[in-house]
Amino acid sequence: MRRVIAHVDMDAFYVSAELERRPELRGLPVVVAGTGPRAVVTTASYEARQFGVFSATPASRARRLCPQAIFLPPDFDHYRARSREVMAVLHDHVEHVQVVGLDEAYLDLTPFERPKPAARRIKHAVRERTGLTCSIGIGPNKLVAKVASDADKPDGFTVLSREMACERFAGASPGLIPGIGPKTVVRLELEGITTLGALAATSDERLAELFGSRLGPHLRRLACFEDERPLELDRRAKSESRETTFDADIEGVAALEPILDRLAGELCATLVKQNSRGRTIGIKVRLDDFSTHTRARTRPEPTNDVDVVRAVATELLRAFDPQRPVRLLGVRVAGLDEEFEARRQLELSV
DNA sequence: TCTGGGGTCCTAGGACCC
DNA sequence: TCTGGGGTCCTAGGACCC
Repeated sequence: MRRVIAHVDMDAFYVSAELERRPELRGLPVVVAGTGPRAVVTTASYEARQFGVFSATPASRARRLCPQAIFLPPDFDHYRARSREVMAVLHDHVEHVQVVGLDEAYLDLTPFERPKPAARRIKHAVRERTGLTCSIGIGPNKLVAKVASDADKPDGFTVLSREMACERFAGASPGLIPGIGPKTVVRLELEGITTLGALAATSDERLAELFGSRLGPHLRRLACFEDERPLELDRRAKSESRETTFDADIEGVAALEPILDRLAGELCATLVKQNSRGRTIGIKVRLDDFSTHTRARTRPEPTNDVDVVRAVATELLRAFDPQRPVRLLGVRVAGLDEEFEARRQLELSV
């Protein structure tokens, strides 16, 4: 089935949402970042990016790189509200929309006789109704659309066929592809594969030896911009978690338990509000050496009872008994969609 | 320069069952 | 005396994404 997919990517979304409330900051380097000593940058304005400040840059480093930048604490309630406005515009124009996070969405433009003008109209409508700009990429699948939307930011509009994408990015690093991360880039480099063109030209047999029978050939297909994934229109969360990184490491289970209680309380309050329950309760512990450890236990029946979640999480923490200072503690409930999935399977079977 | 918070998916190994 | 093969569930770790 020949498809036309668009990827809509809001430009520096959190910063743009802040600038609407603080227009006097337009044109300045603005950084949305947490305030603690271990905070990282959530979003940087394009002015700040010129100083080498990007998402995930430690805030301390960002301050050094760009001391004149305006630092704003994140206000996710505001970003969520603005995101709903943006997504409403998209839904007004297109039947099939896959929302990805607060600032991205895939659109199925296949039904449009003239998809490009339709996408132009959507781009203008987003700006009219929200005051925010986005970049749009159009292609035959999600991968091409996504890479195209990134190719001409901000306020971009890029249309690519699969062949054009292959040609245009043949000399680019494999890390350009979403799904090929830093670890894989290094492993490819060690094999002398430094470009997408080289990856596309590597045999499945060789890649399977290096990366396994599934991931190996998958990497080559990505490099060829082959992607048959459908849009996922009604995704349900499978897990929900709360975690916190301490300003200074904490030692000993006794000092950690009150924090675990608080996290479990916040998590269960959300689950109860959503009326969702899960069977698997887990903890996450990051030590001072940045090693991350998880422990989990699955129960016969799903729960969102704070007493149950607290009790299980505490047991798991006591059993793990970290022997080094702890920098992060988290609680998680998973298997949230099992009841929903079971019902869906049942409906399919009748 | 040390590295957030909230997620998803994959893999590998062990338990257990038929 | 030596040791099947498949399937499912569960745990832990890791890569990756926004």
